[in-house]
Amino acid sequence: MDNQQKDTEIKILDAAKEVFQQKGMTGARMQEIADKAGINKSLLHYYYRSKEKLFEKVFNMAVSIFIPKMLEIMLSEKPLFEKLEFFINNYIDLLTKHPYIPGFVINELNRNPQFLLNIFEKNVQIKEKKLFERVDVQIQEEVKKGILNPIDTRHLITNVIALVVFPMVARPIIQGVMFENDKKQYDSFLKERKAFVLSFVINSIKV
Amino acid sequence: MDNQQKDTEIKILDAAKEVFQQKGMTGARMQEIADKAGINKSLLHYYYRSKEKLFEKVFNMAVSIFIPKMLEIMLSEKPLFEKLEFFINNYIDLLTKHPYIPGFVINELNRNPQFLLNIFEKNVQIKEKKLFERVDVQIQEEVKKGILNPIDTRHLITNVIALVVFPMVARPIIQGVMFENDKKQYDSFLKERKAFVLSFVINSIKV
DNA sequence: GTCTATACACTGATAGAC
DNA sequence: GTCTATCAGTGTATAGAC
Repeated sequence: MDNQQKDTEIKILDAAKEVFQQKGMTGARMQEIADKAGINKSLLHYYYRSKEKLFEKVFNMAVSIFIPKMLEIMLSEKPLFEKLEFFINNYIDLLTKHPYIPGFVINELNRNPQFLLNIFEKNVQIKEKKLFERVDVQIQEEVKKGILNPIDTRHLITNVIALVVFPMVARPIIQGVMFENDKKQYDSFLKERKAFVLSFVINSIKV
Repeated sequence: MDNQQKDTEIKILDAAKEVFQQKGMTGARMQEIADKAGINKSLLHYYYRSKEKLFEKVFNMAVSIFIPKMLEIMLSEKPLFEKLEFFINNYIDLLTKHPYIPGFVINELNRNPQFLLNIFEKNVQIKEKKLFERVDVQIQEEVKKGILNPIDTRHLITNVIALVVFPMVARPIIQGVMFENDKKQYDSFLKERKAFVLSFVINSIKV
């Protein structure tokens, strides 16, 4: 693979990422991706045989941005409160850097619920089959030690992810209704959330 | 407008709702909507001049399902904790009855951020211009009275909505990863959340 | 109000020259 | 590896008969 080829491939993926994330699989047009990449439509089919294959590649790249960090945090040996702080800080940063991805993923989730699950299971479950169980054990131990109030692990995990991800997904409406559509204000709102969400969660579960 | 006409219109809207909510504006096909309604493609254009207009109608109907209840709750004179309980219970019920709508709305939000805002402002802001301010005043009063810890109203509202809505939007992945894709288990998980989310929020903000 | 037939544009994809 | 030309299929939308 020479440099020329690599350049073209990168240009294609960059363009495809942009168009797919903004318009979804069905809304995206191969012509627009080609234009944005500065190449011909046919070349897209030369590198990726079909729109579907190109989309899968982009979708995989998007999802895999978020998985390694999650694994690292969940599998670490820190106490729960530190894990929470790490997770919340890192994911709000990550989401700020890639704001389109959650909407992109949820969009696709509607169209094809099984697709993401396959990716997820390939990347996560195989590497660490008992990911959920490990977190559950840790939490229930900390409950026994009297650090935490009794709590259902599934609800807790759901809550933390919801608090972190939802404000990105629903940004247009929250920003519009509560911040008079002021982008800067909403950006600092998101920054504040690092501390706010952490204390919100900890307040709720600590003894 | 005779009964025949009304029947057809309802059949069209039902079919359109189903297809648009599942496939989004760009993924939906007029042919599929016509088939599902048991009519001809041309008749769709007779009732609604274009796909875009039909979509707007369906989208408006979807959003307006959630607005009256929200207004009723937020404008009532109950103390905050009761408002929270009402909101959480009613919205989890409403979302269970209309599970596709949040994903549908968020999907469209990505495609056209301004569209939902216009609907929202027409329905909400005009009826009650200072909706947010009223809730804010109530919360800050209860803080002064010593019922609540000091808290930012915007973060609190965002959190409550996130905790209620996100598990519906991300259902396929949460159900897949944490519930082995068991639909029934996830349904009871959602029911549990009424009590869980309420105490999670109140624990976090009460003095 | 409902149908058939059809216009017209555009889409993803391929063939073939260089 | 990259382009031009082109295809077959499908999309929305309209015209016109009944």
